[in-house]
Amino acid sequence: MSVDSSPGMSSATADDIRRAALRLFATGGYEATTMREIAAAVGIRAASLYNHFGSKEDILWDLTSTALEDLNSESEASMATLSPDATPTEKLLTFVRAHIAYHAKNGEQATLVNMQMGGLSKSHHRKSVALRDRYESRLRSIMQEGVAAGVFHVPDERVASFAILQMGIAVSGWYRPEGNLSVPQLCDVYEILANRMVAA
Amino acid sequence: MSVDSSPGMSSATADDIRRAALRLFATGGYEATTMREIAAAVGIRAASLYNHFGSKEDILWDLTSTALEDLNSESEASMATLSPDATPTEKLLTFVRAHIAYHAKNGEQATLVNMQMGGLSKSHHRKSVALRDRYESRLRSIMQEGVAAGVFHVPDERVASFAILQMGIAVSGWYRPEGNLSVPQLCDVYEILANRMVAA
DNA sequence: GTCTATATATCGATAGAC
DNA sequence: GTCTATCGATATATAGAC
Repeated sequence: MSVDSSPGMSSATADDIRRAALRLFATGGYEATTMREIAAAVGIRAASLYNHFGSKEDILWDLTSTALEDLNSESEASMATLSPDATPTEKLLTFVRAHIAYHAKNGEQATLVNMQMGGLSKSHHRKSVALRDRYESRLRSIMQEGVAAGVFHVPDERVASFAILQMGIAVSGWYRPEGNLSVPQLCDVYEILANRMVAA
Repeated sequence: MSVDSSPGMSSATADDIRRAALRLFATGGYEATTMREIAAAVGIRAASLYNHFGSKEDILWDLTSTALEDLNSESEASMATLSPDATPTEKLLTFVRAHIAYHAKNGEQATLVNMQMGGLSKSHHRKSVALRDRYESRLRSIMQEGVAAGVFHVPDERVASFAILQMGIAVSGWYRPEGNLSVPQLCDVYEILANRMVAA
């Protein structure tokens, strides 16, 4: 079978399909996007898409799993640069920088994950939720550690974590690289906001 | 014509349809929801829906416009309780309380507005964006006033406004009244977070 | 690996009886 | 105002020639 729907390996056309589908899914929604539209954006016919992906849902799953794995691996790579005795504040700000940078640089992927996961099969949906939970729990742990150490003072750990996560996720909806804020500058802004939120 | 799609007046069945459609649109998405599903949830056949609404998009528009008008009117009503010489901080915290309360109490409506506006016709979409912009600009004005008065110190007015808005919108995605936080308690939490975000 | 042609299903919406 | 029956369009997906 030549349906290389497994994330990781990719022919040239499969990547073209990924790019086109990602844009269409993120802007118009998964259900509202047709295989004919994806094919037209790539310059082939709808039937030819099935040489590269087994189904429309396979494309969505490919894009979603890749996005979530990228998010997790970039976050973990950032955290790995910290020394073992880093303070909760250092951990929080490092997490936030990676969080903001990802959502600024990968707006379409983030939009897909945040709005189109409902199109996944039940099995793929479960796996996606697990990947997302793994990501979010990392911030929760940092928050709990900071509160336990007495350096964070938040009215509610869970709510504060959600608030920090979500204000970053929203970046994917409006940030444009052509604007007057570079990604590092944007990270600086959110570092300040997050730091204030946990410090009395 | 008996298609009472105009928000405001309503027969018993039309409200049943609104409730069912809101739930289905918010949980499964507008495009993925069929007229037959809505009808089944109400206990009638799909064809009978057209005695109450002219089209599927009419239902979405009814729900969306009502949600956005409720959001605006509740926000404006809250702001109207302030004295004319209220400080920027008082204005901000009042806005945030109404913002959080709405998104905690109207999770499905907020989810609809935030994720399903793409299903609207171009004309209805424009009107919805205008209503949403009117709401968001109110916070922007408060933010600018506080910065101009020297009581708010934010690295970026626009980013800070988005961050406050979005951390509140996210409440609609996870808050459940059965949980261990009442709406007033939740508002207290976000009041603190918002206040910290603007104060150095 | 792309194409044309088509199978099969389901969609939103309408017609007309009751 | 609900129903059954159905239209016309379009969706995903497949078959098979090239």
